[in-house]
Amino acid sequence: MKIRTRFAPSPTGFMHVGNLRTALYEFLTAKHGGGDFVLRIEDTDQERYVEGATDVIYNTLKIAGLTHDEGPDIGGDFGPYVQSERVGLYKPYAEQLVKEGKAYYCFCTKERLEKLHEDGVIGYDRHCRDLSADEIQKLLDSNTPYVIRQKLPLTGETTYHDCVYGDITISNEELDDQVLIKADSFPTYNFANVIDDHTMGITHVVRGSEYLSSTPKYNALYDAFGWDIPTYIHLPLIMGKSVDEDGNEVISKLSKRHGSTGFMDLINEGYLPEAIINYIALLGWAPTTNQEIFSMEELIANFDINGISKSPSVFDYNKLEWVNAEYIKAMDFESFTNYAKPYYDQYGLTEDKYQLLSEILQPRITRFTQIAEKLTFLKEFSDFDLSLFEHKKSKSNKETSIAALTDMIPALEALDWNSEAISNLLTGYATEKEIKNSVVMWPVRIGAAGVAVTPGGCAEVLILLGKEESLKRLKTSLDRLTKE
RNA sequence: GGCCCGUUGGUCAAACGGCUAAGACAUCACCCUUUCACGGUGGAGACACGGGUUCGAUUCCCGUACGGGUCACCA
Repeated sequence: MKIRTRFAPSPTGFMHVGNLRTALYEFLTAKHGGGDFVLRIEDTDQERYVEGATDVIYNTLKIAGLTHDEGPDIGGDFGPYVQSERVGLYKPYAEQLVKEGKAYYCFCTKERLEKLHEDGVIGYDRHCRDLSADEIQKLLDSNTPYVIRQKLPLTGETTYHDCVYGDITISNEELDDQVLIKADSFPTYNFANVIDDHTMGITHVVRGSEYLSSTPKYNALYDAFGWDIPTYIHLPLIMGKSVDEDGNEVISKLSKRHGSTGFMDLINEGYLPEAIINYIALLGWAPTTNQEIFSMEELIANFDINGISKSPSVFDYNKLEWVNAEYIKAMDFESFTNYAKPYYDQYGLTEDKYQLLSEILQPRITRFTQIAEKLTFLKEFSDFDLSLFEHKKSKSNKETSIAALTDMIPALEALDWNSEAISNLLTGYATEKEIKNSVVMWPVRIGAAGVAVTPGGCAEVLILLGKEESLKRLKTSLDRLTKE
């Protein structure tokens, strides 16, 4: 049988990485087996409706590379794929169960249920479970509002199988007579979910482990209708690390207080979609080899339910950062430059410098957004601390710097401005004076950049600044050094 | 609180009764080097605890502790 999985988000306008990972595993489960991945929008809660929220879902899936085979936007044989367009579909199923004696009308008011809870009753007391036909008819005739509840077994126990967690058994006494149809005649989420999954032919239900304890209720519905129970794949949760008021580190379910946990947030911070997907694929799943970098094709080929872990995992920005850097380093010149171009433009850098820029930046950044900070020295040149000229490892101090700058400025001035010429001049000078290269490289780089850390070495810095600006800065620096 | 699930280094994790318990990120040291990166080499660092079962337990069973989830006319 062809595998069919589904991603069924509520349109909240925000795609959490936890949801995205669920979608990814659903996608991979289907694709690994050559199956279909279905998108269904669960928007039965009108109160929570957010404008444009479904577009966020489409965009996220598109950027993430999780292309669905059926969905509201592209159609399919099992539509409609938006729950609000299916509302009329659910109640007949519930009525059918009532007729068969597997469900019943419940006329209890919310007030009565609240009172029950106040009195310490857990769940529903099944007050309406055994009303007589007369009583029911009377209440119906008087238009008393009602919900439809399913009759669940009072004794015994239920066992089901999950591909990740194994066999799970629970006592039937734990099961409440669940509401199927609400007083407003809308289906409850659980009910709609089962009806939709079945009528859409979903074979593998992949979802977060928070559904582990309600799964027996879902199964009770499949059983009541005589439908096949789908294969269950429950996923461990993703956790975040944060610090509480007392300064203690706490680990809890990933949420906004852990920083950027929305897919789009991460994109805006400069993480590549492929890197995010790659990273979260490895959060809760491990391949059989030590491979860490996976393309989507490789994920599809290697994904295996057996590799899914049971225990929750902590979202680690460090590792995401590393994965992102791996993707950046693997880019060819063209694509790297494409991503970097907006930042180059920001600094007024012309195309003739792209080659050099990309070369020196590519191994140095872990996110594209870092380019700006790496290049600030091009725009800013202030009265930096002259102690920067002192550097033991480069055997440099203010005296050696004055000497080097004094000799090098006029020599540079006479130079044809290219990387090779600059390097030759500086190393040649070092050889001639029998000093280490760094004794001349260090002061020239510092004198021109005005900061200790620069992307690239002395020659690169000078090229990026250009001849005029470089010499201007070097003279200023020498001036300040000698005056001191 | 009841029920369910989980527990290998700081983090992600491999191992599905038999080893000196992989690997990756982070961290530290050294090398490379024209600063910083990149790259290379190496170091430190883990089976929550207590009972069983077994010739032998990280692995199986039972408790304890800790963590998480769930108990709606919400999704």
